[in-house]
Amino acid sequence: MKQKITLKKIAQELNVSISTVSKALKNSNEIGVETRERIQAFAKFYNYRPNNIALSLKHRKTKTIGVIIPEVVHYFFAQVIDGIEKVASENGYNVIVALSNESHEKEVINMETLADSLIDGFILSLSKGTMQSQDFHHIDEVMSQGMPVVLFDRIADQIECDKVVVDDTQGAYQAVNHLIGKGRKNILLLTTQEYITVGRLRTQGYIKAIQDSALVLDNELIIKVVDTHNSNAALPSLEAQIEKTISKYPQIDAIFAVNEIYAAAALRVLRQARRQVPDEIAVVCFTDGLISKFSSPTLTTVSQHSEEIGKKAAKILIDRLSSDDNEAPPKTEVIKCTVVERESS
Amino acid sequence: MKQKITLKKIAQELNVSISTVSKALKNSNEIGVETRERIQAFAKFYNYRPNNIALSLKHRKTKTIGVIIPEVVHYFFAQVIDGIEKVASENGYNVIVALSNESHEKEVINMETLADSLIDGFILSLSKGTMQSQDFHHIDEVMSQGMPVVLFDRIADQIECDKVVVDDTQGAYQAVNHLIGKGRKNILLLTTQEYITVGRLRTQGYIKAIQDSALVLDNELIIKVVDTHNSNAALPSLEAQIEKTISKYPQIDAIFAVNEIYAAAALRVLRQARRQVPDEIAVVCFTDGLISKFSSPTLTTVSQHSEEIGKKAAKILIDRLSSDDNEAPPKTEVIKCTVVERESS
DNA sequence: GTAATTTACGAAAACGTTTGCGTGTTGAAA
DNA sequence: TTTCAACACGCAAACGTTTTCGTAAATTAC
Repeated sequence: MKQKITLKKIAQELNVSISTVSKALKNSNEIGVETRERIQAFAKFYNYRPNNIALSLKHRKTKTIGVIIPEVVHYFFAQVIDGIEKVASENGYNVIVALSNESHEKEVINMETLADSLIDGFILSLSKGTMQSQDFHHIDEVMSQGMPVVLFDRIADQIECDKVVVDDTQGAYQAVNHLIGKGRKNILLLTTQEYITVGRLRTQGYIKAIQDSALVLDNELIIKVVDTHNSNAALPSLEAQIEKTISKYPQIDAIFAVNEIYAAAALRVLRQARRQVPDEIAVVCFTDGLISKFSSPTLTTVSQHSEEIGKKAAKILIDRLSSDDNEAPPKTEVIKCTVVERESS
Repeated sequence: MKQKITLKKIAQELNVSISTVSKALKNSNEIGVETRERIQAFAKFYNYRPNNIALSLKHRKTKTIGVIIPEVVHYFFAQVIDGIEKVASENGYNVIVALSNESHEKEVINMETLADSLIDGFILSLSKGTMQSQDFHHIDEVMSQGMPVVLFDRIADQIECDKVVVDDTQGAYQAVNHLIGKGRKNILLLTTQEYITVGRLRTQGYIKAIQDSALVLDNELIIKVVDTHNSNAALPSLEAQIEKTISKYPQIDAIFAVNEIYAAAALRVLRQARRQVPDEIAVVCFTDGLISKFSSPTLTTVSQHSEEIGKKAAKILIDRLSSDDNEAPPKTEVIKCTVVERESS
């Protein structure tokens, strides 16, 4: 097992001092050409690579970004990571990922561990637990230590930091408008409970679109899915609810779901009820993910440009890390959604 | 901005030496009870937390695992990460994720960066680029420096290290057998090019299942999809190929796809051709992901227990990291697949 | 009252770097 | 010959820890 070579070892072998080696490898002309070349050749031969930990300690920065998300097994988050990683690696940063699994406690622990000098800054999306408890101590704590934080998607207004958000309201508005434009008059909304920010905002977009049109808002056409932490368990009950609603209100000619899963559920119910999509009922949903692309019929969706979100977040963080005036006011970047039209509408 | 508190600062404030502080915080009884309590109280008040970088430098280990995968935007890999992260965090390890984007060069660079003392060990799945070039220098390099490596899914026999593999052949065998058991006689195979290990192995399972049965192998019923690095581009051509084949061979009564995407493509073609699934043609595919769960009809799949793979890989790596005899022979763990039966068969 | 032991702490090296400054040697200018 | 730069290199501090060893002072033993 060949041991890692260090400056010290090179120095010993070559009978020079450590600082000479260090300078020689940096091509400092403080060191004579001959010695310089000798050292460089030796280092190259033994494939010397500086120890990052030592460098981090020295420079008080680690060149790595900490990302905390509720879960990776989620197309949206995976795409965001993808975006973050791209920008990060372009700028010589590493990415360390921690998962909160929607738990506030896990989120806090992760932040604390990473904050112990492992990373230079955070990019995170709040867990459901944190959203519910409204407890942001952990975030204030790291920020007060001068560690920059960028929040994306699931954010909180109380936290004063850079943010990258999706314009959920506008996205939903556009989607519903798209349906209205197609002549749909009775649009069923499948949404989440209020405390899920994105669900709430998308609901607002739905409401606004209805109100801005000639249609009237009917609360009976809004289904708020109860959120169990195990999403599989919620599905059958959701399907039953959809089934009940569409048979009770036969005038429904479109469905807008705030996420793909709900839309997929709707699709199943409609297939079983032998209702044609999109002829009888159109379906549109939020999140342009795998399910929408590969379902039959393919789903018209609202794309949030997730990778873009990741890129933006990383860029903002890195900019802040490399700027000296760290007192620049926090900014909020809004990513506009676009409707991706497919077969279901 | 409140600065991070260090041992040195505590020592200065309290007029004791750094070592005294260090020992006091470790509750060493080398330090008098009174001083100890004074120091602990002070540290607690200022929320002292040791600097991980300094600890890493001291102990020559970082308590973090490097994971390099081709892409996160992939249900399988995301689930593996999930598994890795669970086991890692249970054992006090952090996870740092790097993406190769299927490129050999990126994989090499990532390995080199992470190997520069940022991590204690690797878990990785080879990129397509590496599989094609069969160039494993980078892996041998880190292993020769005594850094343990665990390979999963996309592996290479030439590399002597711990491995966690899916029994692709057995999985495919089971899936095809499942179809045969349902009375299907002419099974179309949608697979990849030879150099993709998983595709090759799954093809072998298909062949073996056919041969072990009363059926005869027909090479005309094997479609090897040309792999473009942009999978979207390959789809239309694939669909056209499927369409041609099923109309040329009307006796086809089942399709086995080596991944979900191919199966989804098949489903589309069948819908357009108005062929009933599963009545006329059954469809089964590898990888139990989102698409299969939410397509209509839902797809019967071969589950590879991806999260289990991640957990196993992490466990093996951590075991090796915490054992002193680092010369234990490499072992290969085989995860059996199981068929998840759904509507499509 | 002296010697041995314990108690309670500090000094310093080590992990692997970077970097400002000090210094001995050389060659050239005066 | 003396004086001074320029050159080429080494010393040492610093980043924040842990840990071994040394040592005063206090306590105990005889």
